[in-house]
Parts: sequence; C-alpha cells; structure tokens
Amino acid sequence: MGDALEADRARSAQEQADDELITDWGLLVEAFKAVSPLLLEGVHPGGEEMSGPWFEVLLRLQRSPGHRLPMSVLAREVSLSSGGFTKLADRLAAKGYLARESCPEDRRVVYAALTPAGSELAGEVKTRHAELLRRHVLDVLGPDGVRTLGSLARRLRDSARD
Amino acid sequence: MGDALEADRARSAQEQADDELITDWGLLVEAFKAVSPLLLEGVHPGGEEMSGPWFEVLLRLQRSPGHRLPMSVLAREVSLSSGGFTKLADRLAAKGYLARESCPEDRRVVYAALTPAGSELAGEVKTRHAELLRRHVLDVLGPDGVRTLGSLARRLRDSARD
DNA sequence: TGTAAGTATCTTCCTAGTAAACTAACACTG
DNA sequence: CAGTGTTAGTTTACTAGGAAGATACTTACA
Repeated sequence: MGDALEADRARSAQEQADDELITDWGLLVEAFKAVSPLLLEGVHPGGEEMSGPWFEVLLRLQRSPGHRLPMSVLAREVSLSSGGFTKLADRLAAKGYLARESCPEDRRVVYAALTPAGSELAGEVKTRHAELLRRHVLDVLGPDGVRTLGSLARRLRDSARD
Repeated sequence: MGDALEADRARSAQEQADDELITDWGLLVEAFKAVSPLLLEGVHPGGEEMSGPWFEVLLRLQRSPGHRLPMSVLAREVSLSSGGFTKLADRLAAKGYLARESCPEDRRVVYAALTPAGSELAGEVKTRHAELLRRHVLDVLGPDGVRTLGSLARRLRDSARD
C-alpha cells in the first residue's frame, strides 16, 4: 500500500511536470499569436493590410541574389504548398511586385523575381518592420533577452529538422 | 566629410542591429513553424489529423469548470472570429465531441461543452501531446531552457496586451 | 415602462490555402 | 536512344476562416 501511495505521488509529480511544460509552451503560443500581428501593423506604405506570406516573400526575395528564387524554393521557405504559392505569386504579380522569369538551364523552373516596385516596397516594409520589432520585442526583452530567445529558437528549429 | 563617414558608420551599425533583430525573430518564426506540427503528430487516437484549433478547444474546455465555456470566450481564447468559431463548433458537434448548452441566466449566450466522448478524447490528446512536448522541446532545451523560454514568452505576451 | 445602446450568436459571401490530378521538362538506365 | 521515373509548376475541387450584416436578447437610462 506504500506502493500505491508511491505510485500516486509519482504519477502526480509527472502530471505536474507535464502541466508546467504545457503551460510554458502555451505561453509561447500565446506570445507568438499576440506579437506577430503587431509586427506587421502599418508596414505597407499604402496603408493596406500586409499578410504574413506577402511579407515573407518580399523579404526573402530581396535578400536573395538577383532578387529572385525558384518558385518551389520560395514556396518551401514560406511554408506554402506549391499550388498555394502559384496563386500567391499570381496575386503579387497582379499588383506589379513580382514577375516570373524563366530559367534557360532548366526549363521546368520558373523564377519568382521582384520587380523594381516590389524591391522598393520590400525596402520600406523591412525598415518599418524593424521599427516594430524594436518596440515590441527589443524594448521588452532587452538585447540579452532577444539573443537568448534567438538561441533557444535556433536549437528548437535545428532539432525539428531531424 | 568626417561627418559623412560618421553618418555612414552609424547607419550601418543601426542596420546591422536591425538585421540581428530580424534574424533572431526569424529564428523564432521558423522554430515555431517547424515544431508546432510535430506536437500534434498522432495525437488523435483514431489516427486522423488533429488541427490546431480543435486541439486548443479540447484542452481549454477540459480544464474549464463544468467542461464548458461560452462560445465567444472560447472563440477569443483560440483566436477565432465569432463567425469562424460557430462553424468550428458545428464540426466538433457533428463528430460528437461537443454539445451546445443554453444559459438560463443570459439567453444570448450558448455554452460549448465537451460531451463524454469529447472529454475522453481531450484526455488522450493531452497525454500524447505532453509526450511529444517532452521529446521535441524538453529534451532539446532542458528544464532550464524551457523555463527561460516560458518567461521570455510571458513577458512578450503581457506587453503585447497593451 | 419604453427606448436606445450594447452583446452573443449565427448567416452569407468571399478569400487564401491544401491535396491531388495533370503537363512539361529533365535524368537515368538498359 | 527509347523507356521509365522524377521534378517544377499549374489547375481543379474542396475546406477553413474572416468581415459584415441579421437576429435575439440584455442593460441602462429617461
């Protein structure tokens, strides 16, 4: 019967540890959902809404050589299915920010490339985004906090890519 | 012209700091997108997929008194619009996990309540989720890392709720 | 009491995304 | 060089969710 108590105590200790873990992760989920939209508030010079995927596409293209990347690569980087990215590219192209360029070496691939307008937009969006990051993240956690967060995140990311 | 050099140096130092900030936050975004799906893998006993919203609804209801909450409260907690949540509730109800209960004190409100089947599902889902959290988060960051992450997240979340 | 303002849910219409089938181009193998 | 498998991109059919309006109820106040 001591055994039963022992087992009970062990189970509840385990459960408590689980609950702490769930809580801590839950905090991250909440923080992420709360902060993310703040970091895109008003980043579009035109005052329109800027969706997360648009933002990511613009930034990634701008820091890529030639301001362009194959569709499939970009799709993977922004976590979209290939079909989904086709339509996102259509919308960006309709707005004049993105153009498709064909690849002579491999005629299957299509580059998604920033137009000059797209590149300019990307630049403005990036500086406004950095401003918001300073206000909503750097000012809150401090430089050390941000570095710590980054390093924890890197470990998680690397481990998640088995 | 010393001024110009000075200005140049200042600008580039600022830009570099911004880039580090953007990088660190980008790491968090990547980590989050990489880890989140791993934490839902196979949590449904039936082997079906379990979407994030379903998961959150089940857990939150289970830890609520009476296993129920007003629709609008639950909607806010899982970051859905009221209209969107109405339909999510419909789907959960169609599967038999959730039932609507009316509130006599205020006949506008409708409780979303777990059925016995829903409560059982929630229990299994939670233990499997905790297992995955241990493997993909606790084992990677260690107890201290998790606590640190939780505390940073809490600060971000609290600040984001102006 | 009667009325205005506010709140909770649902409904309708629309958009962004996925999965799967399809086409075209490349790459390997015999 | 024909045959087979693989990869990049698009198309199609479908689903989840948002925004705005409609409805029913509640609260505050004159």
